[in-house]
Amino acid sequence: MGRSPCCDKVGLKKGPWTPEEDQKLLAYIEENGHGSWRALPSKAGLQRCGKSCRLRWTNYLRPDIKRGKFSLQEEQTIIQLHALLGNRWSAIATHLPKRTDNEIKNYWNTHLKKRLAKMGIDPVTHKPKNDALVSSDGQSKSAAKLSHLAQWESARLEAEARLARESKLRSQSFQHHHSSSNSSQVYSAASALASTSAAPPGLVKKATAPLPPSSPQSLDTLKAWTGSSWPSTKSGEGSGGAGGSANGIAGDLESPTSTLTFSEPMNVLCENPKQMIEFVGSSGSSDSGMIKEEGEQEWKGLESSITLPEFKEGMGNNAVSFTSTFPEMTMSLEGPWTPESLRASSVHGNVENNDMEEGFTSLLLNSSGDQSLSDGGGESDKRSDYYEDNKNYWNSILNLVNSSPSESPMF
DNA sequence: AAAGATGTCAACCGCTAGATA
DNA sequence: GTATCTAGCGGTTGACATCTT
Repeated sequence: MGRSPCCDKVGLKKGPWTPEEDQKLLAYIEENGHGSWRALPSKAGLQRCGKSCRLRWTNYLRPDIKRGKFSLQEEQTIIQLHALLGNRWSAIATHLPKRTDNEIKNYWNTHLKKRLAKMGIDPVTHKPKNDALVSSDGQSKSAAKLSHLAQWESARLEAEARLARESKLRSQSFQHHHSSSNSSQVYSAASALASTSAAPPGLVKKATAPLPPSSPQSLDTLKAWTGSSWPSTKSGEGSGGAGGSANGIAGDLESPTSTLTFSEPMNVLCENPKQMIEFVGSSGSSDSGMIKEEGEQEWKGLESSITLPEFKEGMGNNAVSFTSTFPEMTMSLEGPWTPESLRASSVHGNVENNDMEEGFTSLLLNSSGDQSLSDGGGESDKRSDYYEDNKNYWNSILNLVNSSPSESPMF
């Protein structure tokens, strides 16, 4: 496009910010807001480019930033979300209130990534590096499917996030135009998924027209997706890369972060859609999409039913009714989503939380070194331990995602 | 105590998407 | 339809701090 970088202008300062500069920027924004970043430096009397100012503000000066050591909870969240979302730091950051994407990225690169690598776990795939060794027994396939399910959750998560944003915007414009309206509408996450699939990315920024309350078509789409040949995805695509991925599922029906790879083509695996994931939904009042996994030997006894959140919008308050059912796990949450309530539901709820807490991630977090995969027991024990842990790991991730705050700074 | 190695993290760079003229 | 502007994202760099020898 032939645009010169904004910092190319001579006379603009680079490098570390001085306290004086911070003070100027802070004072200006507190008084005037940031408005246009490009125009800000001259108005604020700073010899910096707008981009530099924006970065300084968002990563350091913003008042709602928490600095300092990451808590165990935060570490766990990062690892789990990274397993789901890859290097999409801004998306991960939306689940860690008061942490910036830059900070999370740095923490991942300097701490967590190394810890995983040290344990022989590939920080990109979150699988042991010798995973190929066990591919013949079918267990890795199970893990991969589990992974894919989680990636589906990633898509849902994004749809959910978009929906929350839309919801907020709608409620704002609603308040604008109908200052006292108590109408409420119920939207299914599945219809959100479909709407985001149909709409160009970023449309939500200016979403003014209300979506239809339900979209049976969306469920057809989902069924079509699961039933027809799955678009194959390049392996490693989920690990980020410059740009592009940030917009996730919008625009088409491609699984945004899927790195699922089998030796068989996906359309073979999908011959019987029921063996994969079946989306059952109704266009009735509940309007919930349901993910069901059947016919999995390794999942014996595991009837997983994730009831996607129903977004009940009304009175400008994002009231959400939410249920999720895992084996030995039921959780429900009614009312506005707040970090506290989510945490409470995640930790206290009706969840048999021990399994979650003792999952793979906890192994990482509690690991004092290299013992987890190298100590004691034979190879097969280690493998079965891994898959047991891995199951918990992904369950834990799903749990986390299901309790993900839609009310994050980003929205 | 000094030198080199390693770790940390703020800031920069380049790219992209969306908006606008 | 094209060019440009703007904001945001993820990868990378480099200065500084800390650790090790």
